[in-house]
Amino acid sequence: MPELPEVEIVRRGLELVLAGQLFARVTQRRADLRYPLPERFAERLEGRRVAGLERRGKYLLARLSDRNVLVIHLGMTGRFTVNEGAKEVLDGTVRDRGSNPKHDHLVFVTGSGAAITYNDPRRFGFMLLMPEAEIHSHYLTGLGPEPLGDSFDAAYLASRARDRATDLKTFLLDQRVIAGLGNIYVSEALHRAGLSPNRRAASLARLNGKPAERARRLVPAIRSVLEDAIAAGGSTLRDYRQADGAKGGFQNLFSVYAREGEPCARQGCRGIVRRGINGGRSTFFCGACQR
DNA sequence: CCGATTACCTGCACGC
DNA sequence: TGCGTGCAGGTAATCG
Repeated sequence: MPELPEVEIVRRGLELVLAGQLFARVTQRRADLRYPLPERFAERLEGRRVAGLERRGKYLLARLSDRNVLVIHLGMTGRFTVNEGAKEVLDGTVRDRGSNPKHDHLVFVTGSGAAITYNDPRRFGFMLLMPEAEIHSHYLTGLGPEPLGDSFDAAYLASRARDRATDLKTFLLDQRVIAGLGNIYVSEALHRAGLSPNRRAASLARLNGKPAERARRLVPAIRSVLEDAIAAGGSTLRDYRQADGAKGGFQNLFSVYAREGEPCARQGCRGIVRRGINGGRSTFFCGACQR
């Protein structure tokens, strides 16, 4: 599911019910997601307060009152839903969130009685619990800059791309280069920038001798796509939901993603959206206006 | 180091 | 109806 915009929407939704709250009760229904859940997971959360919810790339970070951090990654199908009535959730009498209850792996009950359920059919998501100091000093250190932050700019992109032989799309999916882009938003950003997913990443570095000319186009394209997607509540293909169960709206605003065969949305372009493969994953692009 | 491929896991859409 | 195939927002291990 979830790329940066979806994770950000989830963060905002969880913040409303979790910030400042106690983990009163944590129920764990299986031992592992993608990785084994932390040892004594529930007992290390219960009684701790959530000091704040942050996002780094596609990671959610819940800072706890005991200076540990709950690190959460939603994988492809991880989903949090919030219910006000904890008892009904634990009883299993609350349903109808549009997800299969057999994949409800964790339930977090807060001090004020809200229940937050983590559901993840494919279990590509994971959760870690580690001291605050460790996440910044080594766990997340390999991640690239936040695309909506100040340190992400054309000069940075161009310098990272300079010696890369891989194609532009695969390059942008690399979380060490930029944190938070995934398959949808790379396709959309490349379309906005008018750049082909198949050109070599290194070609960002210069154009006609001018440094970073293409990178200069790409940066605002990436930023605007992410901002628009956040404003629309993220993109729902199938699994993704906001914390209140609502679908996102950005899938209705896709220019190329999942629109193979449709006319290019760019004003004045007569191209047809095509599907290609980069790094083994589907890419959607217009061969006419993306060069 | 780099780049390409495969694995991980379940659900769903599709063709037969 | 059922069965096989391929594909799906993710990362990470492995192999050249």
